[in-house]
Amino acid sequence: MPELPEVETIVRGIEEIKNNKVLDYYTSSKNLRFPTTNEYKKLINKKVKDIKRRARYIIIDFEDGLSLVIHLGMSGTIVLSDKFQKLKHDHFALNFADNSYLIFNDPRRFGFVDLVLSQNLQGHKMLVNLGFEPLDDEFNADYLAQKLKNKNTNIKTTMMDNKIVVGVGNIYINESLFKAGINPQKLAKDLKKAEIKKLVTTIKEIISNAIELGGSSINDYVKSNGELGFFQNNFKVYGRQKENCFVCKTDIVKIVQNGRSTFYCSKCQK
DNA sequence: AAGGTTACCTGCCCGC
DNA sequence: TGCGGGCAGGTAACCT
Repeated sequence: MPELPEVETIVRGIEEIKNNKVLDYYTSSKNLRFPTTNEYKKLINKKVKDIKRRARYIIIDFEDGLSLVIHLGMSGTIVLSDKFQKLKHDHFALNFADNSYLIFNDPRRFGFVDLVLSQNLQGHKMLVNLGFEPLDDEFNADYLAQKLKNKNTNIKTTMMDNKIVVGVGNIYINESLFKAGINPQKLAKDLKKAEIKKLVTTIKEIISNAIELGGSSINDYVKSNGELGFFQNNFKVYGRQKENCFVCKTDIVKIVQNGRSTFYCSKCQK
């Protein structure tokens, strides 16, 4: 899926639905991670009040205290379009008064579109227990050092734990550890304070840079206007197994950690 | 109780 | 050309 930069790009790209009124909705016959329901009819004639992001969740607030919590899973995308063709894997759509469509497409259906009362958002089971946003000041070396202390898991998997910091997925943790010069197999508790500081700084840089470039387009991800992101052109290790490290020419290695692919340079990352 | 594995689902790519 | 296996940007329910 989209990691944080991709979700942020989509949130920025659908800003224009604000103040737009819902005329109708569509759901496909297939369930997402949570079943789709006819509850969405409550959105009809409601205007969009706000669009936000928390971690990888997109939150759209409507009039009368209704909110949609949307997650894109591994393969979800949202596009804004002036036509709705009900393409394969289009599983949810809203039709607005200006005749535009917000379309949620998700081949693997790990995503979801959950209608909730806005007042219940804070207690939403997907939103409680989330760690800090990586770009927020609360995500800093002191905080991370506290979290990593006594952590007996490799640093790569640990940093993908949303209870520690949100939105850092498989692409961006691989890239961040490379830039920080840290071996992904190193145990979290063994990182020195200087390394933790470097890692925090690097994650912020990588995520910020990726947002500026509109995220990474690998297979199905596109921005809400259908354009591609460009951070994939900046990958230093992700997907580059057996290719040369740009820094030292050593072959980039691919291993598997907790079921996810890890890419790193054994010379640059200690 | 922390840490590791599996399941959810479809599509694509690779090797045979 | 067809088929099977493995893999994919995530998350949480399960095991141990």
